[in-house]
Amino acid sequence: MKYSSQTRLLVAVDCIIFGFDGTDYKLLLIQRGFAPEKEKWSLMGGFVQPEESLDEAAERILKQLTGLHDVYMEEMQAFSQPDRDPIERVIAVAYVALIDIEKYQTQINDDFHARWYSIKELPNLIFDHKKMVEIALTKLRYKAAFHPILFELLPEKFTLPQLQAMYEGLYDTKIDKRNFTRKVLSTKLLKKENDKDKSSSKKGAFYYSLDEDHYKENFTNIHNFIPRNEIPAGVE
Amino acid sequence: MKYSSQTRLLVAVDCIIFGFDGTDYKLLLIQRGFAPEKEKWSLMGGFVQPEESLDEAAERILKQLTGLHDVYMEEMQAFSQPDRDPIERVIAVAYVALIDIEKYQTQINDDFHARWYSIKELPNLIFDHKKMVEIALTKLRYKAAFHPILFELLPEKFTLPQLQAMYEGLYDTKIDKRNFTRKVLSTKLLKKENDKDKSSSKKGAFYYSLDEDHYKENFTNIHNFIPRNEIPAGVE
DNA sequence: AATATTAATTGTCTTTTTTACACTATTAAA
DNA sequence: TTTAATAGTGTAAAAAAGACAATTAATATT
Repeated sequence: MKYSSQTRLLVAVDCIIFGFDGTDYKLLLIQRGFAPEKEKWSLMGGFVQPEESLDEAAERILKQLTGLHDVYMEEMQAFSQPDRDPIERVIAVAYVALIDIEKYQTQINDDFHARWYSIKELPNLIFDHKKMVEIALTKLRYKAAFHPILFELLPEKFTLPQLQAMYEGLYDTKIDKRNFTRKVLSTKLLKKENDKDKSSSKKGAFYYSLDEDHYKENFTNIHNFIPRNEIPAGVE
Repeated sequence: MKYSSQTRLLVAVDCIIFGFDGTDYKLLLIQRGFAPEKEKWSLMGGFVQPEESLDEAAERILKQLTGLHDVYMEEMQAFSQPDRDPIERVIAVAYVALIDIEKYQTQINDDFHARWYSIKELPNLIFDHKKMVEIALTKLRYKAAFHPILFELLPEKFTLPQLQAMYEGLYDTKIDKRNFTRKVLSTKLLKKENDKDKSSSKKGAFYYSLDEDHYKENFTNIHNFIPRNEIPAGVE
């Protein structure tokens, strides 16, 4: 017994993979090796297979490109304009992933001609991928204002100046150091380490790391990482 | 030229339609007239047609059931476990709609044996529809804490006590009248009308209505409708 | 050895926002 | 006119957020 009278459609997953290099937000793009739009830049995507869920498809695709699993990733939105792919109708479900750029394993992705692009200097992207990225950034700004997700972009140990630069980069604003530090430490999400990062100053900045237990318990709580007047309008 | 080697899948849209009757939150459900699960209760759904987007499919389906269009509705999440429908694999994209229960046009839906159920007394639902509703409620609680979406559940003119009851119902809590009134009026989203609703008290409560211009402009802004300690954890 | 340089670290006061809390006003019904 | 039932309103205390700049630590330079 089947729903025999109904039309079946191609369903794909596209991964919007963000990284942060200490200064800029980056997007991991691939150069398509196949038509249509061969050699144009694109998000990494793939068709959903008969026996896998969308989440599984997204994980498979992220693994293919980056070698990484257990990465922060969530469903963002479906893109379903019938003509969005000129070859044939494909419904794409966009996923957003945040990864520590240093964990990215370049050897695995060589097949895909992948490259990190600064989000300020994106190349032209195929289909509606530009729109996907814009929406992803808007949603990221919104969510990161209240939830500690940006930590996923940093290595295990990071300094407060690095953390602040990451927030300042996303919202393109300057935040007062003292107020920022107070807010962040008041969340109790961070543990101070004993060593310092001396790569960017003579004095050196103490490393911090996530207090994993506290982090998981409080992840869904509402925090307030950026000043009120920088909080972006929501999406939709 | 087609993506000929790929498997195509059925894609459906399911509508989670919320209403509020002054006391309780309601969900509009239909009694399925066809197998599988004939006569069981279900969300209203339908397959995505070849020439329509998911948004269009959701609107079509909502219109079929309720006679309403131009309704607040947004994509929530995809449900894609391969075995979620026992007949055949179907990827469902869940949409959440908020409607003024009084606008619901009963004559149109008679085909579907539709009924409003209090969310406190839901019947068993088919497939994973129960899960969809739970997630929808969690997300609604989260979003409504910061954005003025619940107004979509009320008629054009409503009173402050009605409004407060609606918030108290969603978060299952009591809110101080004075603080609630101050917060709500400080958003500038409301216009005070000159007449009163006397149906629930002798004194009567003044009607208010949305200041449409202000509402649209400020819709995506962050507001704060409920006390801090009632703000729910986010979803995910 | 002293000094210069560079970025990290730290505290206080003011303003704004939120919360806690209880009496008066209005009108229909008895 | 009394009663009953819900609507409407203000203030003070607490908490959170914002504005603001001097000191510290370590290295590099002279």
